Amino acid sequence: MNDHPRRPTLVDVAEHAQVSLATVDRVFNRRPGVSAKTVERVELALVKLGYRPDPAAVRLARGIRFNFCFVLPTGTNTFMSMLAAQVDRSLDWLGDQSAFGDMLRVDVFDPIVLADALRGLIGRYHGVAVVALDHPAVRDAINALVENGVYVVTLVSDMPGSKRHRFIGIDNSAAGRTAGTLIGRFAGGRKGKLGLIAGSLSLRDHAERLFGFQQVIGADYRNLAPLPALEGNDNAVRCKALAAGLLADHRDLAAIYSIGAGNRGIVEALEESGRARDIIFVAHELTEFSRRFLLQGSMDAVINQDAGHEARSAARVLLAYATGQPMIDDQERIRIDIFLRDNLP
Amino acid sequence: MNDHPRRPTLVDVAEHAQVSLATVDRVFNRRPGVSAKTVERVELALVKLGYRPDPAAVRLARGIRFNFCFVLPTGTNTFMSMLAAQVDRSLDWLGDQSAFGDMLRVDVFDPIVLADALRGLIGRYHGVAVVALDHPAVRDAINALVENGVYVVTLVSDMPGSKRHRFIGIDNSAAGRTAGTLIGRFAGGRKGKLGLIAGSLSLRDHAERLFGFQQVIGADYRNLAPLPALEGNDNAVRCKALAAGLLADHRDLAAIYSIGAGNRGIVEALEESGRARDIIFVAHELTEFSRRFLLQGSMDAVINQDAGHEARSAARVLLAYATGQPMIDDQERIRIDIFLRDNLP
DNA sequence: CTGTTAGCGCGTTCAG
DNA sequence: CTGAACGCGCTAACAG
Repeated sequence: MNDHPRRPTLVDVAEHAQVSLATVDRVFNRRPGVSAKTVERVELALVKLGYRPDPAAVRLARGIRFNFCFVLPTGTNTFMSMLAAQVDRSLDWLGDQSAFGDMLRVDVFDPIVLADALRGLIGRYHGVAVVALDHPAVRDAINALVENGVYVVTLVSDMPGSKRHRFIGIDNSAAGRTAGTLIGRFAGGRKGKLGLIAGSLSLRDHAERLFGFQQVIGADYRNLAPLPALEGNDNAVRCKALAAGLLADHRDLAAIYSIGAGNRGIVEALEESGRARDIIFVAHELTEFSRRFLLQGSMDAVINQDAGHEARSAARVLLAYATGQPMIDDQERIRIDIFLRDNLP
Repeated sequence: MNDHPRRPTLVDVAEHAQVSLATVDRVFNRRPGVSAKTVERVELALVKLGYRPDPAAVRLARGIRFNFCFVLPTGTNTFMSMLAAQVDRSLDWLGDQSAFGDMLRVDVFDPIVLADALRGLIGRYHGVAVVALDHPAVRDAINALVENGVYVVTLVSDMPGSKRHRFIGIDNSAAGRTAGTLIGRFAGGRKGKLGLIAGSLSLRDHAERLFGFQQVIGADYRNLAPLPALEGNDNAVRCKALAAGLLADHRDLAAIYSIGAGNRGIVEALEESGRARDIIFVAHELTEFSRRFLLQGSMDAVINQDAGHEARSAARVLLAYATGQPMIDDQERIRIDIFLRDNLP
């Protein structure tokens, strides 16, 4: 079992280069105070032995603990609850990585409150992951954090134009295009109207999804005519009323695209109309509800972003920034999942 | 930045319980030689302080290095090359986790060679990840590994009925069902024939995909009539000939489902027939080619398993088994991805 | 400019 | 049955 070579340590390199351990450390960590020729000799040994630091030992020796904070909205929609649950799990994963995490839930609909909360984090955390709200005050707060040396990632909802280090979430206009293609293809050339129900069009992600959707329908599916987008405030009751209205007003309704939350209401309206199996229904986010709707056939496809993946990714990325370690970009890319009844996880 | 509580160490617990560090260690690691009352006192302190071991320190102190081996087929199809590349990256990730990995490429089409290669790994590795081939000799070899204390995970292709600890890959019959639903829905009620091109029907995963596909079409899309499945040996040239044959023989061909590899050939045949835009084409695995075909419209959907995810997952799972650490099941579940032109990563 | 040394938190002897 | 002491690979003071 042990015919595999032991990985070289700093001591091995030191011996090989005829210097002390500390000198090798200085060279490897590019610290000053070493003569040019010594540097050269050590670097030679370093590459010759193929030295790579043992991260466990590094963390142990450094002994610093990083503190991170996740800022999520207080809202109670299912997706945000799932995200919060997943963030909780990431938090205690962080606990095992000589790090520490807190979760803060603030009213995201009040930008000033959010901005103040963010500013209050300065000096207390090495990194912050925040579900951003598109508002100048929030952007300024994010920039203030960054300028004070805090690593900031936006989660789920981005804040372009800010100095955030990275966005962890999906491209919402691509998600909207995906919804458009699914509905367009599922319609199979049939003529008809398209009902669009968003949470709020002043939410950047909803607006982007709508944009992508209309782009595809306009370009490739002229047989389908999108109706003006309605706003259901991510509320099931309100969404149900809107959907019922669409169903009553348009005998030729071919599909409904739900851009935000409140899908339970839409399904109720569909079922009550008796047209649930005829009308294509595509929505976002895989929850216990949308899963059931897919299985029972009242929903045709779900476009999803994996909350668990996003939460873990945020934790990994913040830790990587803080420790200066490289990250696996591939692994941190959040995909736009498409779920049908058949490929549910 | 440091108003966060330092996590308790064994020393803290020892002080709290009025015993020595060594005793706490014995209790925590359930080693014998501690009186009942001492055990009790220590355990109380343990939970009271909420002790959790520092994994970095544990690994450092133990100093064991785990050796793992990835066994992949020598074949040169694009997916396996991608997998190999991703395994390479996982290998050097393992290098950072006080572990060590090798990759072995063997001719998977010769079960005896594979079985012998696997047997040769006994005693040399703590864990093995293998792209299995469905054959009794291989099953026996896997069982022999397990019986000799080696952790075994099957990768991409499972070996049910063996003692392997875990399978890392997708449910292929669900993948087949997904293909069926996509084609069924994209056809939009149109009548027509379905062309099926597999690599080899004696490959378990291809057979399962076919099964799932036919199940869905038979149940939900009676307007579509599957033709007998053809075998293209994952070879582009042969696949092209088969596809050309299908196109020539069936004016009412509605779709082609490519179960295995060789998609380049199929696209060529489709393009040359001039019917590429009319005929629905669904295939497996996102490669540089299928990506291009999606974008240019000759392919309509790709059903994918993420090779990078699989390679990383195998490494994480083997390490978790070896160290006895818990794994995040959620994270290790390989999804059946659906990619359209619009949601390409 | 370079070397010595004391830990980091834990596992593991080896005495008592 | 229990405790003291050393070492894993590395960082960070502190000497020289």
